[in-house]
Amino acid sequence: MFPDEPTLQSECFQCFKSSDSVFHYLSSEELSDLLKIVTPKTYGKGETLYHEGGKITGAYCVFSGIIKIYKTGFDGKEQIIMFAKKGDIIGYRSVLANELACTTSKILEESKLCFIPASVLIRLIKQNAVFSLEMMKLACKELGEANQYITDLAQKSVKERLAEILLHLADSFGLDDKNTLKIVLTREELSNIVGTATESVIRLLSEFKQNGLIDLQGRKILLLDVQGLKHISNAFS
Amino acid sequence: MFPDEPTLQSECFQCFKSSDSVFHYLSSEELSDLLKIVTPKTYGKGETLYHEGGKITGAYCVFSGIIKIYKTGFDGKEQIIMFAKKGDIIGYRSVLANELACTTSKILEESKLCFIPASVLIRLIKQNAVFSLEMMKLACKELGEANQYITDLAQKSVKERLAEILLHLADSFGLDDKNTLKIVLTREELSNIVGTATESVIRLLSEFKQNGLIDLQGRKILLLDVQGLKHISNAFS
DNA sequence: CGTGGGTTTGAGTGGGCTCAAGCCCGGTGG
DNA sequence: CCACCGGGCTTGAGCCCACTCAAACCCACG
Repeated sequence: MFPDEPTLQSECFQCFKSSDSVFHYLSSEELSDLLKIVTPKTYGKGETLYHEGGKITGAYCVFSGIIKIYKTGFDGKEQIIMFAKKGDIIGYRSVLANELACTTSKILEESKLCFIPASVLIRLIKQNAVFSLEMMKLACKELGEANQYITDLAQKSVKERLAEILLHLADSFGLDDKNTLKIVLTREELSNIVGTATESVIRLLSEFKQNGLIDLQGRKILLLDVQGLKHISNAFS
Repeated sequence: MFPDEPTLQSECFQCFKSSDSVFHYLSSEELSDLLKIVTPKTYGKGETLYHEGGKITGAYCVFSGIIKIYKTGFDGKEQIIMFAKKGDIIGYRSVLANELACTTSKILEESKLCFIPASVLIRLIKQNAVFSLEMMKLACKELGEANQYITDLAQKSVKERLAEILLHLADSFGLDDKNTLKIVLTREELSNIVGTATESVIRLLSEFKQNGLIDLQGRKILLLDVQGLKHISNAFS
């Protein structure tokens, strides 16, 4: 009758139990309660989960795919705040701060997500101190990263920041066997992370290529000289 | 024998009970336990509470004064992340993320602070769900502000940011009866918030003065035209 | 008075932005 | 099958905001 239901359930279980999810700190009882509530749903590229300034009714747990989280500036330009991937939980900030969404989140690569209603998330935090501390750790780590990026934006040149972002993307999403960044972005998206104009990204990428630091194949970026990039990212011009 | 001890205790009580402190969410039992542990201490201008990269053994609750929280960039330039004042709690980020301090905190105006050991803070979070949620709210709000500032740094001009910062400082620290900013900063400190060179701040401040937006009396800044500043801060150069 | 930290002002430079044109490439319709 | 179209990418030219460097000033303090 429901041949795929068991599969879905086990998929969720996999997701929550995975060691890179905060939810693996839940008790097995809490976990099975949670499994009764949530259903994974697949979202296609370009779909929007929630809009900046909108009310937010819960958080999303990412089982697969990539989601782009960004703010829209005064002139309409996107500023990408982060990308979410497997194991991440998004939207929790607005739920816990009890504020409107401060970002928009859009699917970059087809994603499988579980929606977790705000009330459920808050109940879990209230009743499970370990889980609560882990959620707090998550928020605090994100805050530390944000502070770092504020400093970088204020003090580093565009070139330094671009090199840094490439390394950061390699860290988060990994490289394939040919050292190609697994996340694929348009030049404009790159510029919206770095906080610069699209043309500047293009010029700097080809400069990096000239200098043998990277190679470019369409949107694919190969990191050839990680040390060199590191050197550029920390330092002078 | 100890004529000032009761005073200190009641001072702490005042501090924790104050509605702008997270600690007023504690039960009276928890509160009295906490009062037994902590002692307020006065720090003079220029003293450092903790250093970026150092181990952090607890958080500080601010009873009075102003503390400057900053990161040090690659070339030694400060980037001011925030100022803490009465009711704020600082250092909790590193405690809860279980990381080394990501900022340095230095006293800007003589301050009275209570040190709260990490273990105590974590115990309170574990045992009091309401307090825990409030701490989480704090972190999440800070995160939202950080995201906003990332966007501003990436997209706004120095002039827009300076106007914004002046308004923000007025919001946080208030104005006296003559519309003078209650927080007093050097030009260099202002530049280390805005993320620019000291000379740029100086030039823009005198431009603002020319245009009747502000007045300057040494380090004192009078806000004459808040609407005008708002207009500048959101928009085009 | 001299010394030093902070402030101010000027001059010059360049990083990075804007504007504009052309290219590439995949998709769509005649 | 080709022509056309549109979105993204690339490159060039020019300009301006904001940085750097340097000199002078102010003033509190010893």
